[in-house]
Amino acid sequence: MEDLFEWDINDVQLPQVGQFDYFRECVDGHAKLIYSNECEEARRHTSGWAMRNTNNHNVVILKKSCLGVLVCDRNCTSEFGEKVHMRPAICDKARKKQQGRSCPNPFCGGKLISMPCRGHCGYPVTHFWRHAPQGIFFQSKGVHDHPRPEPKTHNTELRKMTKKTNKQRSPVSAWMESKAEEPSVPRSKYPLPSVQLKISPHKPIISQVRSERHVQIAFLI
DNA sequence: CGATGCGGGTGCA
DNA sequence: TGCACCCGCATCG
Repeated sequence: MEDLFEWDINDVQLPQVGQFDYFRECVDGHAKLIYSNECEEARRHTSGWAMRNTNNHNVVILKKSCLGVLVCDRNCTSEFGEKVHMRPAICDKARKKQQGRSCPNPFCGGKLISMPCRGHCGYPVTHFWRHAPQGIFFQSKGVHDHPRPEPKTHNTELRKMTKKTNKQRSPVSAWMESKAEEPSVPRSKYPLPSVQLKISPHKPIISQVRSERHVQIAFLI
């Protein structure tokens, strides 16, 4: 881990680095990291948070801001003890369509609402990426004040994951592993009315659920 | 369709 | 000037 905080993403000259950071998908808080130019995740500006490109009129520095997370307006809890924390679509149009849709938990009946990120002085947390000959410089500003969205589970990502580590591995096991890396979400911070769901684990719930994640749960059952 | 990047343009401090 | 953000365009999977 580089502790060279003597640089800022806006500096004219960036430092030479002896050692690169391991890629961190879910950076939170004020951080500065330097990745290798070979790091694919860094090249793609991957993030566990839903970050959208924002125009900072700067060709050199790519800036992104956090879109928050989609939660259930009834703050329901699945039988797995999980709160809804869906990943907002990056595309504006798609994101607007997501809001107001029904909660992915069967029998909940709630609606998805957006919990915006206000972690940086009341504004969304921002990420900055800058590609230099020395490496890929990353800087984040702010502390997310909302749960982390669920990881990207869409086909391309899953395919990537399954291909990368284990050709034999199924999408379901890939999902389980990605799930294992997911830290618990602070729940007490969001005092919304609680709704307990009663779901029968032995019922064929595939047809009852919407999100891909829960479809995968259904497969597990 | 949606993820990502780019960049023109606006409003505000 | 810096920052947040809206909008359309283009590329790619």
